[in-house]
Amino acid sequence: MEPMERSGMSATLRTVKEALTTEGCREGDAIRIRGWIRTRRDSKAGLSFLQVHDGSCFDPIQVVASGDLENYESEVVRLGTGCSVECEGTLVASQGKGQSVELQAVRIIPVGWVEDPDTYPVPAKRHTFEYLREVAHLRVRTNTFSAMARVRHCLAQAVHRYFHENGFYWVHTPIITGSDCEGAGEMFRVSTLDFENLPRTEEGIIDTAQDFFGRETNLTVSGQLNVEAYCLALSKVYTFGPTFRAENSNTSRHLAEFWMIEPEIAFADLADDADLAEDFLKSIFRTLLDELPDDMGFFRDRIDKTCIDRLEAFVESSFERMDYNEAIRLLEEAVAGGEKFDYPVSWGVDLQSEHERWLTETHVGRPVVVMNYPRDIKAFYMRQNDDGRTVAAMDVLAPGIGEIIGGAQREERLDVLDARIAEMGLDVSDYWWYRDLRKYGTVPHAGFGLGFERTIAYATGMANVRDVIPFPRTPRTADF
RNA sequence: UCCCCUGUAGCUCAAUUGGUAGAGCGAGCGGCUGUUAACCGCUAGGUUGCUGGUUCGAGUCCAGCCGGGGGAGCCA
Repeated sequence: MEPMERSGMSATLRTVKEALTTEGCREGDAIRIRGWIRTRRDSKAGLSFLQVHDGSCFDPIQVVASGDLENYESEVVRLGTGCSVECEGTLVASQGKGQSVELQAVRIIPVGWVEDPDTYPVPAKRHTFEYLREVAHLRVRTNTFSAMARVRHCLAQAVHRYFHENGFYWVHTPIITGSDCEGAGEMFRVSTLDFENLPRTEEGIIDTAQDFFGRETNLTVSGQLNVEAYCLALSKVYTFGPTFRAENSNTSRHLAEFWMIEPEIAFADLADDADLAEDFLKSIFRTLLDELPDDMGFFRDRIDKTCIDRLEAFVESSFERMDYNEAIRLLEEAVAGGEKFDYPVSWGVDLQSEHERWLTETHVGRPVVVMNYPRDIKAFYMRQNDDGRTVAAMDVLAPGIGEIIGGAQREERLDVLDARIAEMGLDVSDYWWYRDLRKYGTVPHAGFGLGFERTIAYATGMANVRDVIPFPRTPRTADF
């Protein structure tokens, strides 16, 4: 990185992280750092302390500004929370408590002022997450949101690294999709038609043939169907990208725009799928614990004191496997034994959140993979089991969150798939290319979906997925 | 979409049966201090979400609308 022309500083540029770690710097080094001021504390006896952060690590660096600095009275004492600065000096052992080293500055150059500190939206005080969502462009300057950004990055890198090291290819499935192949969930229309003057057919309906793609198009609700095509040539693949649902869901676990991870493996059955899910989740959480102890320590201290213990237990545990039949039997026994649920339990119903939590938290005490669900409550593409009433679907349930992964072995037999499409009232012609995959060299294959924001929320203890994505999109909210 | 809660200073919240709108934090200024959730003093800061209604009088009661939160459903 080139030194900024205006600074005229010549000392080696370091990140705050490098300055604070022995791998990066040693005491006595002449260095230069750049960043934003979190707080300034003055000693009128003749020096000031600036806490400067640059995003490279959780801790800020303390910059000691002596009154001897030529711009001390004119500029340094006017620097406050939010100002950007470039500082040059010597790395020294700290005389105070709270940090081992600090930067004894010989030059401090203000780069960007906060013109009116009274209006700065994120002064150094406590804020509610609800308020900070209204200033999402500045909330990343807080401890919580800068830590969140690093955790998010770390987990994203861990996802890619896990798959890459295990022979998976990252497949960029389309964001814009034809409407009729995806089925699940309300979708966002993609169109360049003039809303003020919509073209209509002779029958009076909107003429989508005149739209940009010559047909109705939407934003994707899942890359699964597309990634299956690549799976049946590359063997091990995954998607990791934005996903869109136009559902009017107003909860702490839903976003209109979120990121989803969907691996797909060929020559694999449901048991292979469950094994992959277990290995994958443990791997990315292990990486997070290893690589970001400071940020995770913050989440433990200020957000959720159990988050690290929970992840440690998660990565050390072995997942229980259990058939849906068995899960229902256990739940019915629990009810007979006096356990109270809001929703009744019987074979054929989908498990409610309270049922999932009981299984994984109370009964097993570890993550649980529930497998082979009734066919009537699952999607058309899931593989029919020989019993004629279940499909090879699975959910991974984890203590503290419930369902974290949903997956299935896919129906690879064309005749069975066609029968299912017909049974569910879907138009078989919409699935022509998906059916081709079964006509030409079909193989058993399986995959699962993982919501990235829910994963981050689980890892950090953050209660709302709106606070683990930089600029959340929810019903009636698309600011920034 | 349904149920519940909620909207007062930049932020977090008070304000008795309807009777002159307050505090803490933050900000500015001053004091003090190798400080670090600093501390002490002073100052500024309000059409109580919007519209209408009841009343001598509404932050308070009523209706509608808008925004926020929690839960449910849907799901990831």
